[in-house]
Amino acid sequence: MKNNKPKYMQIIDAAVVIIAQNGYHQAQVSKIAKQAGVADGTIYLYFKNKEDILVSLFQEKMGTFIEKIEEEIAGKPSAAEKLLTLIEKHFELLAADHHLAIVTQLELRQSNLELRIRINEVLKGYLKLIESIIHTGKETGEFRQDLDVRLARQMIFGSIDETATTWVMNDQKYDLAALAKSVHTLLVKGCGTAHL
Amino acid sequence: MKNNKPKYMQIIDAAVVIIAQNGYHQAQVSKIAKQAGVADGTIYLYFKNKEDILVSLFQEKMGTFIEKIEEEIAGKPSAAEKLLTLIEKHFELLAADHHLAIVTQLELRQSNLELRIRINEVLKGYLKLIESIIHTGKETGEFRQDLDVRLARQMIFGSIDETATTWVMNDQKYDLAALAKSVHTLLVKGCGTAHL
Amino acid sequence: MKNNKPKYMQIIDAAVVIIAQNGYHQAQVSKIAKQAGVADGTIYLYFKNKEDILVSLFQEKMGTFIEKIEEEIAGKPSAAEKLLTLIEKHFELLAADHHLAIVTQLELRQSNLELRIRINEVLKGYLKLIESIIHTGKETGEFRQDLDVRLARQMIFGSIDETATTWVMNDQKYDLAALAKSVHTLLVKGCGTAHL
Amino acid sequence: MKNNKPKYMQIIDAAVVIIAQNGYHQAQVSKIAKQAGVADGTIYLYFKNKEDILVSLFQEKMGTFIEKIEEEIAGKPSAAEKLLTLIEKHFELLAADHHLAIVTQLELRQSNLELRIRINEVLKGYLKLIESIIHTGKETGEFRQDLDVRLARQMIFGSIDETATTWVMNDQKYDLAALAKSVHTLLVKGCGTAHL
DNA sequence: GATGAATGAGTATTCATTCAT
DNA sequence: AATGAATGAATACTCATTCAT
Repeated sequence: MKNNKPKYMQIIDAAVVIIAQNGYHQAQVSKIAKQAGVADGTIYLYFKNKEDILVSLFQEKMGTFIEKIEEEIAGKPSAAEKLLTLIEKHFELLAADHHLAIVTQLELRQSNLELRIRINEVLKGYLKLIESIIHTGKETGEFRQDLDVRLARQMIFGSIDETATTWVMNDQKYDLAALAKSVHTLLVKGCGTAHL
Repeated sequence: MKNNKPKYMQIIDAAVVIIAQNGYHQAQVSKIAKQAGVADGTIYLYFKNKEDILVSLFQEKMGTFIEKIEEEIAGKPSAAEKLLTLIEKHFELLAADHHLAIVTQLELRQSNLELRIRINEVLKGYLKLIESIIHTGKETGEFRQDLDVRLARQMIFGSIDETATTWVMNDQKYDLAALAKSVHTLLVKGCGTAHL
Repeated sequence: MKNNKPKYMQIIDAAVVIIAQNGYHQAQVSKIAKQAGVADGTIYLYFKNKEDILVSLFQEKMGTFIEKIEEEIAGKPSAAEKLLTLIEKHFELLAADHHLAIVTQLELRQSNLELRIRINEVLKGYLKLIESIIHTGKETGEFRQDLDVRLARQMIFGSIDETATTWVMNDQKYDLAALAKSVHTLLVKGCGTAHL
Repeated sequence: MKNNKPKYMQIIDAAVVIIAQNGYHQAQVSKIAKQAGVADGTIYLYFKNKEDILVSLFQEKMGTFIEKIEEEIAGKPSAAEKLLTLIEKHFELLAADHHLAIVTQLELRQSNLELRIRINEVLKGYLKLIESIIHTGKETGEFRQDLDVRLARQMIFGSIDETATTWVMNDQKYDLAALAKSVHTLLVKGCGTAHL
């Protein structure tokens, strides 16, 4: 009967499920508490308020996300391979947790501006990772020397994110991970033919 | 289809101002009515409910948006030039209306899922436009024959959108339109060097 | 069916009844609204918040209270008669409204310090009235020349208030107004015999 | 009757400090426990519930209060001197403990009616003491024979209490004890001149 | 005796929408 | 057409008290 899982993660995992199932605006604290198997008041022993649950959720999940991708990337010799790995892992991790995919791609974006700014703080770690790959590519000569790093980063993140969001909005019907290679090719080569 | 009663656009324009100034969640119907110079109840003579104001807002503004871009594109001979024009116009139109930029890039995304799905319906016209350019490019040989049209469209839209959102979140400090050429080059050539 | 009584006073009167019947801490806004025959939200068209109902209640009732007493006192020639009239009216007005007596003598004193400070602001008008009678008495020679006005005021108000509170705590069992003369004699002559 | 366990008084003294510093409604059990240096649960080994802390606080402090005043009064030959001593001691004891003064004159009065009724039970001992002085005065001929004992008691207690409360609400800025003689004179002689 | 993590009941306030005028 | 007063559903958070250790 005893659940040794620390209540902190228990509540965060419950929040993911409840938000994915009910939507952001129908995810009441009492529902999350019930799903976590604790009393409403217990939530407030671990989180300052409701917003704190959501920011913590994003920090914990995104933190794990970035860590895993960093580990995988470290071993790859070229920027192209690093980028491919990043896209593959990103898609694989989303596909592996359908609830989390809904929460991060759709529901959490309904939060108010203040919360989204705090979420963006967490995202910065991921954007830095993308930028480091771009730098590597410019150093190895794989990428163009005149590449604007910020713009390239926006293209890479925007493309990955749009692809993932479209996939979630289509009810995760198709195999997201299978798209990684094509997205990678697009990002490296662009739409044009090589000789242009 | 467009409602020609003057109060209709009066209310939509008021909504843009109020949402940009107060944020999505602080944009009460009564505030919009006051800004539009009408009584609260009058709103409901022109719109079914609050959501209808927002969807109509997006339809009206995005409709104009697409029309203008379509006109400009029509005259361009190549897919590359069409794409460049689309990016340029997109950035120019956003830069020309600071309020609208805030509303479409930040505030309207906080709306609930149902509303966002209806907004996406409106967006489809724009996405079709992008896809038609991609088709053109494949036909003229400018773009790769094995290009996945949907993925290419997601890359193009995702990159443009991410670039615009980053610009708004940075308080529209720099010249967005000036980035059009670089974004275009990135989308056509990708990050890699030509010979790869 | 139409009730022409302005809702503002309707709500204040409802608050007096509900607080007297249920006690300060059991006087929920929804109960007051129901008693007043309006919707919960209507309360907030007339009052900023719950505290505002209570302060307004005290202002309205105490304002009437002070006005009535001032009118009666104005015609009295001597300080002694003015004081007697003040005590009589004070006791009569409390005895005339059992609900109000409970609310002002018992329930409103449970409010938090901030509210009580605002209530004290209203009370100041009454205390000024008492002080003006004391000044009159010193001028006419009825009262001792070395009388400390503030202390005398504290004795007069303290005695009246303590007498009223004791009466309410004894469930208003006896005739409060009948005590006015004795209280007046006590305040003018003190406990001691005249020759001391 | 007094609980001799050291933690009992430790908790009561902590309650006085916490209530004086934070106000009645911000004096949570957990704050009192922390100030007393015990765990929250330990409170409930010494007190039945929170109300019991407050009633016990009043009993302990008021008990000491009454005892000290009784001792001092016993030696005085006349009712006038007894009354003067009572007022002096009352004011001196309040002035000696600023925290206690705030708690008894302001904060404890915000408690709910039930608690205040229990506090009044404790107060009865003090009121009896005042009545015994009045009886003495009537017997010795110092006080008027037609004095209504209850009314005289209400005047005496009301005046002392109002004077003390006003002093606390003025942040204990002036010397309360210095007012004892004047208050005493007022109570014995009243406001009027001797020959009236 | 002592601890402190866990409990769960209870309520003021906002705002989209209506409808009598 | 236009008004705007009235409606009423819906929800995060606190804190006194308990009880397993």
